Amino acid sequence: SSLPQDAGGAPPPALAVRSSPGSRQIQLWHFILELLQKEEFRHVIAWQQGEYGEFVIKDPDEVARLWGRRKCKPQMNYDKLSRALRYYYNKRILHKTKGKRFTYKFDFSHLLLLLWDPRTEPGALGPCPEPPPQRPGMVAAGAGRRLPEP
DNA sequence: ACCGGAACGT
DNA sequence: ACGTTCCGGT
Repeated sequence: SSLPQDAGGAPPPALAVRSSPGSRQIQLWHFILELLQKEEFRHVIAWQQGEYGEFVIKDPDEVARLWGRRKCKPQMNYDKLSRALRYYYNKRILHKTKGKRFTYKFDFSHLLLLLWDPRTEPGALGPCPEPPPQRPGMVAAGAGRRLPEP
């Protein structure tokens, strides 16, 4: 009962990433997981043993190059890529492992909640999002509803 | 290296 | 919205 090459910080198979769902543009966290899934990029980016969800970018220039190729942004570099990663801090998708160089950690619990929330995946329930029926003189109740923030 | 504001593009 | 580009600060 052994999982052959299951590296330490890897997510459960439930989070196996399908490449670009629908026709929407590739997202960075998605792309990162994509690389992490493949052994061929183990020398570029890999899960960190020990901490669950933690990964280390072994070759920042190469990761940036690959990301730039995917997005057709040849001028991409690690400085810019890392800025995009930093935007994930507020969204609680990622955070930095302080002290450890090029090391970040996924927050899978938040990622799962985000994916579960229908508002995150707009096309998930059908190709045509129904416009809310607007009757004259009728105020749309709960128009400005937000997530119940914890 | 790492951070986060600001302006900008899609 | 989700980055990209640029950059002053730690």
